[in-house]
Amino acid sequence: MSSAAKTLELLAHFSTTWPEIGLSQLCKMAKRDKATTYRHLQALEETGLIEQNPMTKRYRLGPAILQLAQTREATVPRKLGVQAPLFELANAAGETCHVTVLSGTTVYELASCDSPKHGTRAIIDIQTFPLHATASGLCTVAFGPETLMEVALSNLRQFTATTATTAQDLHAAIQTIRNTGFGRADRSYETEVQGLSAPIYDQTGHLAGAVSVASVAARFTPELERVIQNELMIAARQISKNWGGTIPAHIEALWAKSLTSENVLETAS
Amino acid sequence: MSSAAKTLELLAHFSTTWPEIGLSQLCKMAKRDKATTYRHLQALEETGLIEQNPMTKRYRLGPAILQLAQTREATVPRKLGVQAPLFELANAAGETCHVTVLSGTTVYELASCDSPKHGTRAIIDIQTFPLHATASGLCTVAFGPETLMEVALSNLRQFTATTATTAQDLHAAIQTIRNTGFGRADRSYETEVQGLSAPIYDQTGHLAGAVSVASVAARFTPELERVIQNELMIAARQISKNWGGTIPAHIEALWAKSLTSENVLETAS
DNA sequence: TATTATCGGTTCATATATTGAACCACTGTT
DNA sequence: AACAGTGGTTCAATATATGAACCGATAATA
Repeated sequence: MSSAAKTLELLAHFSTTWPEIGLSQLCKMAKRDKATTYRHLQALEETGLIEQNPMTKRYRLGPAILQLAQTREATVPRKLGVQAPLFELANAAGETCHVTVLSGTTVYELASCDSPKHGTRAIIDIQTFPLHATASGLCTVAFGPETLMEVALSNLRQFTATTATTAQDLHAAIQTIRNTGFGRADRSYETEVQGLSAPIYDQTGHLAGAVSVASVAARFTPELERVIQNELMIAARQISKNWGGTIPAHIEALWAKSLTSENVLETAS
Repeated sequence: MSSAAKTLELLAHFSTTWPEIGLSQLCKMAKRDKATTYRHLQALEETGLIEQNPMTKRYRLGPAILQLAQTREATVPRKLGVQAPLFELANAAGETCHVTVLSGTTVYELASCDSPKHGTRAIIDIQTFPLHATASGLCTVAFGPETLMEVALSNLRQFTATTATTAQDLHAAIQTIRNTGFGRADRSYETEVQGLSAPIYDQTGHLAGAVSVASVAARFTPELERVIQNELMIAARQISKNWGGTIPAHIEALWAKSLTSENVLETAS
């Protein structure tokens, strides 16, 4: 691994729950040497990506980040056009919602929105979503570039009892998603969370991300699932439109079929 | 220079005016080898700091930037509490305004605001402000940490006929600022721009940044200068308050004296 | 249609920059 | 006063970065 990559990895340790990190602490987290970590931090500081809190001597993210973010959003306006549909979705579904974007072979969280409906909420405090264990990740693998499957297979870490840990399991899960048009994760990342997800497209015509609902598993019912799927379709269409794309016909067809067959199922049961 | 630092420097080449850069182009800009640059770009891409536009094969800033920015603003809320005073300032002064922050020994732009009053506006399209040539930079050197003077002296690049290019010139400019409490740059960065600036403080009690007005030099008059200085004081006080700090008494004293003596001058002339 | 000039990406011998155990100075605690 | 934490520094050992030359593809030029 290049020293540049090691340096950049340090940035990922800063989060809203861990906003300031001291040198020694960061060494433990990153499992790296102190001298090395110190030099890496200096490189990051020179560029303004981090800065040292003059009071605590601990390190935190720096002001250069904000400029880069401004440029990024001016270049590829993603957050713009996500807020409104996401808010609608959170209210309609009554659950916590996320939008994720695919960059390379990684699924990043772009935005999230809580619903005030219930006291208990699903809180997902991660920055990159595992491809094989989350609804967003699985949805992205199912409808994104072919190579993602290999990447997903190369890291089948087990999070819960229902996490897909074999190639068979994963292929089965993906196949279901390709048949229904909705990403789905049944407590496979956190034991109390049931995820549902729909793909988002941009002007390239390729999958650009996913919009997801993380339900508290205890209150997940077939009726709620239908409501959520309906709202996910609306949100996915709107966000795709705002990103300059449209939902491909074959996905729309899957959704139409999926909802009909569930109607049948529901009626039958 | 460490390879990590070289890698990070590549990020600075992306801006709203240059949002997407190809490999060869970036090599020219950064004056570096193609193979090296390519590897550096790959390291940045692995971390999500940049991504490759699948259509053009060119590189652009990536989605990880947005998360980091969210964390940064949650950690150190700087943009929050700048917008309103900056907007007020731009309207009152009728000129383009900026807020800059000091991080380490570098002055970064945090936010800017145009006034719709005039058709011609000062447009400063840079991300880091030269310490010796801009009102923000000079103001930061004058009231920031002592070490900044050395850094400023080590890079006295000439931008215009009035740029301070000798230690003497710079010391004189800084001395004036320390006497008046206002940063000042008389066409020393761009020939048509006259800069005025006031320091901002945060909860540490040290200088945290500066707020500046970039006037079109042709319409700069002593009367306008007084108006702007007045508005700068208001903005600097408000932003300092929003950042958890206050303007130190000795700065307030300078401002009081400065405005009085200018009154005299104005009356005399 | 052949030629040339780009582009993004890759190779491999060379040589330079990275690494980490041990160390220092300082601060607050026991 | 001994100890356990910090953040920061040193230097020999060595793992890593480097860049000229190369490749295949695309696009403009003659």
